[in-house]
Amino acid sequence: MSRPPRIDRAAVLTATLELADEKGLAAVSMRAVADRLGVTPMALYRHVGDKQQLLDGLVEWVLREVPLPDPALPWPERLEAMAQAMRTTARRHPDVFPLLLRRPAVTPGAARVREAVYAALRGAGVPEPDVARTERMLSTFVLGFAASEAGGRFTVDAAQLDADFSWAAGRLLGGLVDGADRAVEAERAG
Amino acid sequence: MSRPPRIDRAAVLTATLELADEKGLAAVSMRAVADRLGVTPMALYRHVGDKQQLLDGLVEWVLREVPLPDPALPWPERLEAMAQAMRTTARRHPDVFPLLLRRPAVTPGAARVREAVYAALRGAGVPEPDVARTERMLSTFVLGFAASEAGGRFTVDAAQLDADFSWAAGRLLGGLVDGADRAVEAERAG
DNA sequence: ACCTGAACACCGTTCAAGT
DNA sequence: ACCTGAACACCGTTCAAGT
Repeated sequence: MSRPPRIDRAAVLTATLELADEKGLAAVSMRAVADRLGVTPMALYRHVGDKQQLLDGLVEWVLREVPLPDPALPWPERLEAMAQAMRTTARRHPDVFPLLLRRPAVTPGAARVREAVYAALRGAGVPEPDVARTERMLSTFVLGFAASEAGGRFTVDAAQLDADFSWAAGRLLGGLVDGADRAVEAERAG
Repeated sequence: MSRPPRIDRAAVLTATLELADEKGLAAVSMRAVADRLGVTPMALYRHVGDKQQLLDGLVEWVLREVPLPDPALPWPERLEAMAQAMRTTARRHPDVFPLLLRRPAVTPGAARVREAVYAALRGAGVPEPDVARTERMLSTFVLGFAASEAGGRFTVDAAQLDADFSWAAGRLLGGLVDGADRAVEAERAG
């Protein structure tokens, strides 16, 4: 007869993420995760495959945690909110975040964020043939920036980094943001 | 009495890089590196400290391998050459390269590349107060792009990626490259 | 269906010892 | 000064067994 499961996939991923945040990625072992859950290491295999799949699942788990902005907001605010959300996620999970750069962006979690960026770029009037490319380069920059920031590569202060980020994002968007800011203000003015 | 060393730091780093390239970063263990050198694992500690320092040294070792362009070349060609060199290095060492995003950019190897970019940006007429920031954002993008490309995050073909890269780099440079290309051609035309 | 126990081939690192 | 051997507390994973 079957008996009720003591752990499930979500519990394993939650425990793994806590461990990675508290003690670093190097401390993430099947045995340490199992310890935290109060089971033997072998109990994990049924739920997450093996260690590589555990790490793959962890990346997806982190990506799903990134909040998406209200689609009713003006597109510059949506882009800004998503970029800041990625930076916040990177700072919250500095050891796990860089793994994002090592996985094909084809998972549901990656597609979820990408589609929201597509919508904002279309709202900005980016021509359809340019939408995918603009998203690829923007997300590459945001991932690289967030990973660098969380990993401690930058040696300037936080205010300088905020200014750098806006400056670079504005350039990648080719002046769209400045134009749109004016458009949004014009709307508000009536 | 002392006896002649059988291995040195360079030999350890070379063996480590070969191992990482052939079998991945997960295969890099003190024991496996020692095996490849024909010594016991404990012999490595004198030369590279411990495993964390071995990995730190490995990143620096890879960075020193990036070729710098002839300073006599026009600046757009120098920037282009350095960017392509970073992509080549990333593809050659896909497992080691992402570690660059997790280390402060204060090592000699990082400074070496940075100074060459500074010189090119000054040659391009970037105002002095903007030079450091432009370099930070450009290198963040190039690192993120190269790591993504080498790590398999992109799912488009190589020609598309080349086009994407030029497009984004041109935008980050704020039209400097297009202007300079014309300037260089005008010079050549006499 | 879900978890355990024992086992195997690995790890990083310390410490005392050899030359 | 440089390397070794033995030892300790870890790894990931398989396999057969228990409920």
